[in-house]
Amino acid sequence: MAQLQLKLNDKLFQKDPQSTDLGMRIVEKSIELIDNLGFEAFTFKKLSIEIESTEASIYRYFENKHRLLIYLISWYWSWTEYRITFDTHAIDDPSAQLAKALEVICAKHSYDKTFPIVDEAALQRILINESDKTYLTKNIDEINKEGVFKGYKSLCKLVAEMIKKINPKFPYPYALISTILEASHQQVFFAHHLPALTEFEREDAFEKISLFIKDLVFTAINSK
Amino acid sequence: MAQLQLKLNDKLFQKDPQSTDLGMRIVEKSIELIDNLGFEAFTFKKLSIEIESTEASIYRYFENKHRLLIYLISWYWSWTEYRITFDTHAIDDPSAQLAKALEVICAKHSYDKTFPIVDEAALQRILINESDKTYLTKNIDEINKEGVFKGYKSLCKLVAEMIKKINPKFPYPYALISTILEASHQQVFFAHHLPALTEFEREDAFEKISLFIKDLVFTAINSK
DNA sequence: TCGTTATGGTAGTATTACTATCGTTATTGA
DNA sequence: TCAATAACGATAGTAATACTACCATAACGA
Repeated sequence: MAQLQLKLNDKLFQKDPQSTDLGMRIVEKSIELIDNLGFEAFTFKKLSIEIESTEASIYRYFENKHRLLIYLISWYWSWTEYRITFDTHAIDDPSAQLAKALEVICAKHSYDKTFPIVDEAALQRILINESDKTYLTKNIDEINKEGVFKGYKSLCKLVAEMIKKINPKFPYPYALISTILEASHQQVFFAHHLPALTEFEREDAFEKISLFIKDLVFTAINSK
Repeated sequence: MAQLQLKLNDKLFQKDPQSTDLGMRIVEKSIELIDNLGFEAFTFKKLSIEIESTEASIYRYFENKHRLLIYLISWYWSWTEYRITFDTHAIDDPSAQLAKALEVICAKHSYDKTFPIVDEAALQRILINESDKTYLTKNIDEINKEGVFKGYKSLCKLVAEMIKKINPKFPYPYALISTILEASHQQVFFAHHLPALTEFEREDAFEKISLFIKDLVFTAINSK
């Protein structure tokens, strides 16, 4: 069976964690730990104990824990883009293509052995709880210049271009897609923790949110 | 001239900062400091120097800096709800009422001496950069039980009920409003820091986002 | 065999987020 | 007027965090 690897931007790490055994343990266990502890309580010290190594060794891969979070979220978005490309390439109708893309974005994931070191279900929980912390930071402009958000931008572009194909006159394809990319996980969070802010319920949140978002996108782009 | 005060939930503080001189200095200067430093670099130590007091004294008002942030953001949402109520009470047509509410939510603010200790422009920047950190925290369920998010929920309800009046058949008024409440500041952030994710530009972001959001909401609720 | 890469081990530092205790001053109400 | 109490300041101390620095060693390929 072919081994797949998502190629990520060099700037996301000091040394590519996909290149060594220790690097892969760092990625694997950091997903588990951040999922369990939350990003704030997660530390390189705790991770070093988990992987039976040292803080110093982890710093050889990631400048700090914030960069590690960016790495994980970037991986998630790249993976999403890969699945959209894969799942839509045989579809000819642009509207059906967009519908499929939105479904991929909103779908609930489970562990998939295609990428053995990544527990996709845990990573999706991290996305829901922590992803906004990647960019809500004082040094955003500095790190953005390094290109660490390329994965997110690229995904946004892919879907926005689908909209342009369906209706070139719609004036805000990028704003609409970035809005719904955020909403797709925010609404899951609200369903779990702030139910007064949403109609969706824990049990069927993912499927219902998918309907809500497809509805929102298609009525918006077909109204102009 | 009448002195106005927004009454906020007791659980937001240890001692009401609006009840003493020191409390008001804490609020006033914390807005300035968080705006300048960002929430991560902001500390009670730095604030205590700014207000010429001590860390211990600040802890008598707020359990920790996260609670202080929640207090400030709650103030913002309560203030928004107050302005919506004020600006829409003379409007009869439900659609015009909703349009006005959305405009209030999306408007850019400047310092308004109605509330002398609050610099609304600075507070809006804090909203844009830091507000999601109020709820993206591991102890969300615990603090939510205390009712610290009542202000946000109340605002969401106010606007969602307007939608119900216009179209009782629309199935997701709360989800739609929580989505656009988030989008209204997220898109400003993107315009400033991640322009690849949006069509809006720094200069006219607020007005254009207002149009985008009104458009999105009205086409959505009129489509069912 | 030599040099490089990968890792481990240890130590140390400034800062943070508190907690605790005590003393002083101002206010209040009996 | 006296006594209690609230409000605040001052100081000290602690465990944890987010690093940085430096040296040792094992493996491996040319």
